[in-house]
Amino acid sequence: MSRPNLGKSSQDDPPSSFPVSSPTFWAEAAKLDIGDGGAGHNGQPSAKRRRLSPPPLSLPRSPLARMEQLEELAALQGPSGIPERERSPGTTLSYLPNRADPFADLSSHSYLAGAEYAPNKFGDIGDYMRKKEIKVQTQNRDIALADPAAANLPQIFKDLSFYINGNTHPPMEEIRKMILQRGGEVRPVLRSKGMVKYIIAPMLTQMKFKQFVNYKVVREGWILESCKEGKLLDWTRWKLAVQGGWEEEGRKGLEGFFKGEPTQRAKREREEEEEEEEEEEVEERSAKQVDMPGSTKVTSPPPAPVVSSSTKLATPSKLQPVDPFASRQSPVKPPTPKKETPKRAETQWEFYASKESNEDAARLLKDQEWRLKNTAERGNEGGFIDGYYQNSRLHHLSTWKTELRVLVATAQRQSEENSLAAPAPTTLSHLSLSTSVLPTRAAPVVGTGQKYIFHVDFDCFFVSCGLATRPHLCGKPSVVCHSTGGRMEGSTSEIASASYEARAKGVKNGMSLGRARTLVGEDLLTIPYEFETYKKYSLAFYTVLMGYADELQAVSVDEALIDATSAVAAREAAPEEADEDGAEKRIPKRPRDAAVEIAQKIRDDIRKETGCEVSIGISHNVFLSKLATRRAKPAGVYHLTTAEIPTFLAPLDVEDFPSVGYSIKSKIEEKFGTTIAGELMEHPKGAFRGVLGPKTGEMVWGYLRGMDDRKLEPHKERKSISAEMNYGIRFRNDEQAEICVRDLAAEVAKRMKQVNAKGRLLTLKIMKRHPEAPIEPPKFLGHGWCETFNKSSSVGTKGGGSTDDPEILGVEAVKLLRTLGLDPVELRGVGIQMTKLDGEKAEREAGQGAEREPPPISRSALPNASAGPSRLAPAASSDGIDPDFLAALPEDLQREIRAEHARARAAKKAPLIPVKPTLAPAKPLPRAAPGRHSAAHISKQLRPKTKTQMKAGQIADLALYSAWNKAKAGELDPTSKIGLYFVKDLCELGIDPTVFSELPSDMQKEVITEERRKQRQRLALHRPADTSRIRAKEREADKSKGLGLGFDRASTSPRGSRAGSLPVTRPAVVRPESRRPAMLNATKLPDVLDTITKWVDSRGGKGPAERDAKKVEAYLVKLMEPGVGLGGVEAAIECLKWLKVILGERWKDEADRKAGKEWWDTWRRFLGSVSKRCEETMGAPIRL
DNA sequence: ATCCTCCCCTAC
DNA sequence: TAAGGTAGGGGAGGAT
Ligand SMILES: Nc1ccn([C@H]2C[C@H](O)[C@@H](COP(=O)(O)OP(=O)(O)OP(=O)(O)O)O2)c(=O)n1
Ligand SMILES: [Mg+2]
Repeated sequence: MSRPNLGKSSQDDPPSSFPVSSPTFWAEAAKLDIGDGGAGHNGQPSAKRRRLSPPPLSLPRSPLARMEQLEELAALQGPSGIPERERSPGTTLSYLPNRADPFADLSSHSYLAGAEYAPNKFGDIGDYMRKKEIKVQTQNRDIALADPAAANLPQIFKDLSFYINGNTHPPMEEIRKMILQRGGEVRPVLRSKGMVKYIIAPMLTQMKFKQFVNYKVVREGWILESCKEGKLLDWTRWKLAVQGGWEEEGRKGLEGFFKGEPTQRAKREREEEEEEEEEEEVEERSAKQVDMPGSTKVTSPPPAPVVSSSTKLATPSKLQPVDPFASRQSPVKPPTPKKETPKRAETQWEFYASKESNEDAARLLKDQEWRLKNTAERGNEGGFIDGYYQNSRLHHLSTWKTELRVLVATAQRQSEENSLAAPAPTTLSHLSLSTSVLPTRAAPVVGTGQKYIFHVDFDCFFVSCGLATRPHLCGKPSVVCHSTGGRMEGSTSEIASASYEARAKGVKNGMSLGRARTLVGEDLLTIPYEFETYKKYSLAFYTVLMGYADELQAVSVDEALIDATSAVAAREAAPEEADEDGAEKRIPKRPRDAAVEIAQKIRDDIRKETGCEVSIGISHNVFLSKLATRRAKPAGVYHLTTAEIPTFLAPLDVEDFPSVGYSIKSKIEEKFGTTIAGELMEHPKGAFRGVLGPKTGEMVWGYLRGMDDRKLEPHKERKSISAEMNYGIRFRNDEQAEICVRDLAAEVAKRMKQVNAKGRLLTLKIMKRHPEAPIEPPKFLGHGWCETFNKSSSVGTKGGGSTDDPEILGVEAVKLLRTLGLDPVELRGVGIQMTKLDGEKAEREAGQGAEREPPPISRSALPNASAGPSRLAPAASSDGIDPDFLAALPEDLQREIRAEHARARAAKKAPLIPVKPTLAPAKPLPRAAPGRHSAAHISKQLRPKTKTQMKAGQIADLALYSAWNKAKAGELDPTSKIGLYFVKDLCELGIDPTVFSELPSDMQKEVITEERRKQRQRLALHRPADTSRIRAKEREADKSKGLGLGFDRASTSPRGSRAGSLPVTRPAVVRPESRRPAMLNATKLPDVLDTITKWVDSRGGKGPAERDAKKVEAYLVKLMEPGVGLGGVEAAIECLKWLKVILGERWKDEADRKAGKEWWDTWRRFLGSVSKRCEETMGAPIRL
């Protein structure tokens, strides 16, 4: 109600006064889009939950598919199938050791990675018994089990009963499958009373030994080899011997396990019943041999296992002083070493035979040269660490997420500031509203009270980005990964993203390329990573979303949640555009769904900006929206309404729920006997809390009912900063390990400095090869099956202060490493995490002021605090960075950039671009008056830099983009060359060298040509050539194009469009109840320009109404306020330029008429006011 | 109860 | 050959 108003503008809103930027503009704009550009695609906005296309493939995860697979399996298994009671009928086939089974698992901290690490990408596996881990591959379980090819397998295990225990390799699930497929039976629980069966286990501890004494305990190798040979081999060759109490290795070995067991058991009488039931059932089976001597002393046929009964962390580095990289035999090596030819059902052999060390890797590792280049043995000396992170997709995903959260927070804050502290921008949009509403982010719903949460997610993001420049690959199965997999037979390169065509054949994100090849064949195409592209598209994506969001939460680089309640409400309030495309036979359509219409509009916008498809799930809370997205994919929208929630959820498996993974699913299954949502409804909340803990229990219970009260979370301060490397870690001695740890500490220190944080607690995380794991894991240079060790210690300055000193961190980390006393040869991963951060206020801001109000404060804290022009001189900042430019950036980035420069200076590198005054601006515009930093100059720094950026839409122009892309160029030596071009020249053309360097050479050439052309164009007094065309363009792009900051009009309109000569003539009726999304302020410029256009057009042949002119003038002047930041100046200039264009078009020869003169007078008045204000606040007049 | 420490788990 | 990172929620169990 009490929205701060601009100046004296009136509250009332006479019809004559142009309703500047009312929410209905959205509707208007939308109408245009649909009728105009939107005609291209078969956009049929209404009809909620209508997908544009039916699911092209049955997703393995869909309940339906699962059911079918189950049925197949049941048929396949025949009589020897799993006993009925083991799971309630129709549920998943998960085979997990029963929690009630005291011997279920013993592994302490083992970190198991499946064979090629693919079988279970180490994330699918989880802890089963409390802190223990039983890693089981479940990802492809259903599919694999349902494999019809298995029908022909020899039934070598017929009538035999097995129990699988511990962390087997391959995973329990794989072994189980092999047994089941060959007629055997696998028991989920070990019966204490005399059932005869074999126990398959990788190792035997003292404790286990006692319990297993009456069974035949055999290594996995027996099963593997028997399967391979197609006959039952003599089990004694794989008889398992006792290994000492390795359980002591972990922090909490068996103790915790055994201690907790009875309790758990007591809790669940029901389970006990089940067990007994099962016992009976099992009894009848083979009742024969029950020998299995007590003293199993490894009879081992194959190479006697080297099984070092490593009670502790033995330090056998001395044990093999010779060639640590010689491929040692695995403890139990199947006699048949060769083989790996994957075929059909046996495809799994590819990773079944994983007890063997990866000979390829082992061979390569013997080569000193090769090791230097491909492992971390020299730390970062050879650039390994840097190169690693540069190429790590997961590293990038993580980094981007953090960065995006900061950016979103900044945008939110600016939006609020604009709305409150600096009322101008919002005034423009709200003044005309008689009942203006404070843009509180709480977004009080006006209309129905219904909240609309949109979950927006790119379809196969990396692939989609890659296809942008490879249209010829569209429609084909393709994946993004490092390897081209050209000749390599079984590449272990991981697939980051698979196209939907590839998914149709079973390929999944995270799968190895080799495996994908077996699924798809030669047709599978690989696309290289393009990290810059992803970032760019992501920014375009976020920028579009901001235009619709009351709230925005960054989920990942390709995914976000928005509260679009206001946008939907506005749409509902302006339904008339339904008649746009008359051709549409939308007569019988259901009542239109404004949410879906908005979603389609968002999809259109994003498609325009990026050429990529996104899918959108809509519902009233986060949980449901995410689920809806799954239904929406690919390339669709799904609105999950309240009425259909029960139906929608009932058939789902809890594992389908976001934030419910393997571990939670397992606990639920164990407790309730099912994981199907519908079947779990009957259980009380308390039961869930009991099994899962209070929070998690409550959460799951709520999810089952579609309840989720989480809010879109704002960015919070970081609580930890870490870096780890669990790839390519192969040391030969302590020194190498220590160097690596030290360098990793430096990496962490660097990351801390980047955000100006310091920490007090350092935690070292080490992964060490599990004693039972092969020396070289199947995954090339991967970490394989490991145990992990954490150790932390306080660091910091004497007084207990926090630190970010690489030396201190390095020394401390190395100290911790030594404390652990691990064999360096066995290390497979290292990580360093800093917590107890202070960073924020304290010392951190010492030299640059507090964080609250970045722009003004940082400015005043700079050397030239006075408001004079000198402050804006290029070299004014000690950093060589224009203070205003800096000030306009998010504070974190300000810090980051400063830190970057400080670091670089310290390193005494070649002059950094930003440091060198002549090169300081990314775009040293020739026409910028030398010696004085005009606003125009500032603008230049924010100009688009490359053609490819333009491709992603003008979004690239946003200050935020520059910010995100930050000082990268600053690290380049201006005299260095990229391809055929000097970095310096690139900068003069406004091309970001970093981006440029990643382009293929032919595209580089193209970019250069284009930019040179544009530069010439700029030099030649720029004047809009074809304004009408441009205007049409602008309108077409509308808010989607959250930019418009570019000077170069021509470049603003990437593609042609019909001459949209007809501007919207009549401002839509203002509806008091509709609101404009609060966040729109962050990307308001296009709307403002649009508004201005409408303003002019709306007057018909008349001159401007003074009331409106005043509003606009005040708005423009307000934009110059320091608090608004650089974007304000930029925006004001754009507005003036735009108005000039409009007037030029409409009132060509000015004094043509009285009205024309009035308009031009008004324009000059605006210019004068703005320029004056600019001079006052920025120290220089503006130039157009 | 509530906090703290040390993990596990989840997601992309 | 390949680049299996990382932040943050929260549970378990001990200290207060
Ligand atoms: N194991 C994974 C999963 C994802 N990603 C990257 C590549 C993906 O393109 C991007 C987004 O992940 P999504 O889960 O959204 O998957 P996609 O976008 O590829 O497919 P879709 O969203 O259509 O299911 O993250 C990755 O590198 N490794
Ligand atoms: Mg996606």
